[in-house]
Amino acid sequence: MKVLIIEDDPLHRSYLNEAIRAALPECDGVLEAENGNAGERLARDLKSAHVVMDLQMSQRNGIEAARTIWKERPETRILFWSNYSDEAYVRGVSRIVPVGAVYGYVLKSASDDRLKLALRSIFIESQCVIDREVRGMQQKSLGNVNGFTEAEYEILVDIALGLTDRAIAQRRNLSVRSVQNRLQQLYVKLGVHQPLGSQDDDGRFNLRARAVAVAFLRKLLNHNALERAEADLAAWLARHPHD
Amino acid sequence: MKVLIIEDDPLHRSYLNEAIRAALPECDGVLEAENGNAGERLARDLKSAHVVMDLQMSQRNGIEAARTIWKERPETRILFWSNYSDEAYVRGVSRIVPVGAVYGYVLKSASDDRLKLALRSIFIESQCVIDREVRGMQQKSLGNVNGFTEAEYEILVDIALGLTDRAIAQRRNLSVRSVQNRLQQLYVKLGVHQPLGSQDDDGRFNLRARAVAVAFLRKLLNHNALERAEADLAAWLARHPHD
DNA sequence: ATTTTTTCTGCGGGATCCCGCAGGGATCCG
DNA sequence: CGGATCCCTGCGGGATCCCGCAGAAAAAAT
Repeated sequence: MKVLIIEDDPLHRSYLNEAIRAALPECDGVLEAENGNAGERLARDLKSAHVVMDLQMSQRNGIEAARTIWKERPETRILFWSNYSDEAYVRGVSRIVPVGAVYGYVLKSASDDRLKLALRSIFIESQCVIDREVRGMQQKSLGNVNGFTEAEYEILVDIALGLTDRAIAQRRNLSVRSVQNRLQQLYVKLGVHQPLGSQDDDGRFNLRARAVAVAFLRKLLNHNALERAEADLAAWLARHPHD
Repeated sequence: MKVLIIEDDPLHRSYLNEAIRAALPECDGVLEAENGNAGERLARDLKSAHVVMDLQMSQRNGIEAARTIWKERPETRILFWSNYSDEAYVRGVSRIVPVGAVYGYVLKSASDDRLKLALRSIFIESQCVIDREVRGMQQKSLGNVNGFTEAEYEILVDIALGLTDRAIAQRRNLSVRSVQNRLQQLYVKLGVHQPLGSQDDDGRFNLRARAVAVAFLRKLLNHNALERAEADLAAWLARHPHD
């Protein structure tokens, strides 16, 4: 059994390496890659079925790497080892995990033991392990108690990218009015109130821009998610030259 | 001589600790704090004049901690040791460094030797050390070759927060039209083109929202900067109930 | 001091956004 | 089948945004 590490921080990389050797004595080889691209390549060449990776790396972020790895070999087991439990990350991961796949998500702030336990659970016992904190996010985002529908999240991303109502309508195959309906739902859920024709309330906020701001502040969005969305958008724009 | 470490990642903390002891044999004590709040308190209690800190910590971010530390004792020497060279961070730091203060900014990706050299330069030789990469950002941001004026950056932050033209005008003591002028400058510099009344060009982008998006993608803004700006905004809103 | 450059300001109009009102279609009950 | 609930859609209007035109004020250059 070989384990592939994909992590750009050398310190964390060597720490992981040690932890893996300690937790998995049956492991007979640990490989390291320092960014998503190299990681994908190694995973492909070596057909490694056990991966531990960081999200947010400079070259190619973890989610994209995981997606291509899983696309090529869905039975690969991946442990995500990340600094943050941003909803954007959690949602990004759970969006790409294949049905029935074994994976894990533990925070870097977790203890030594938790990490090692997770390693054994995933790679030996074939059991998913998701950090308590992360699971909290997951539930909040899937169940919609104070969470967001897929549709709402989608439109949030679209306005964060700077798209027009009309452009969103085209892209999502909706009428302009429907897009606006969804936007209003979003505004309500984000607690962004109307700056309408009245001086009793604020009138200080541009709802659209404000929504994006609070989404960022609440970590519904982050740089990584934006980058992915931007790439998707670019691809879509290429397919749809312009009306 | 005592050195204070403010860093939330235990791995990096202990690495720093070792590096400091190795690089500064004349140092007779290394203290550690795992977030900005604790760091400020320790700095105050111990009157420590030598600090190494991370930016982006969960409890209280590095820039705010540095600001209060420098406010209380401007001669304190601070080495910022950060993962990123985002323009938002660089600008944030250079905005708060007192005149004549000795400080440094090195990336975590730098080599062992570079870190140790920086430690000696700052704490012993009283010489500022800024990583090459970071200095690049600094010049790009201060000199305005493809860089942004203070005014432009300011208005960028304001729209990122979701403020209305009118609100920005009030806050910055300008007419609405002037705000719009600055916005147009900003759009040009960000390479955001007009979706004007024509179908020859895009018409797909809401300039205001798009500007924020590309600012994030280019790391002119980041979560940290937004949080600081939001706090400032809240304070201002409190002072100006509503017209 | 005069010219040049930059920035601020008002006016106006077209495009976009925000959203209440209302009808149509889909699904899920009883 | 009638009713309830949901989402999609068009219409319309007030508010906001984007920006060209152009004069006034301020700053910089000569």
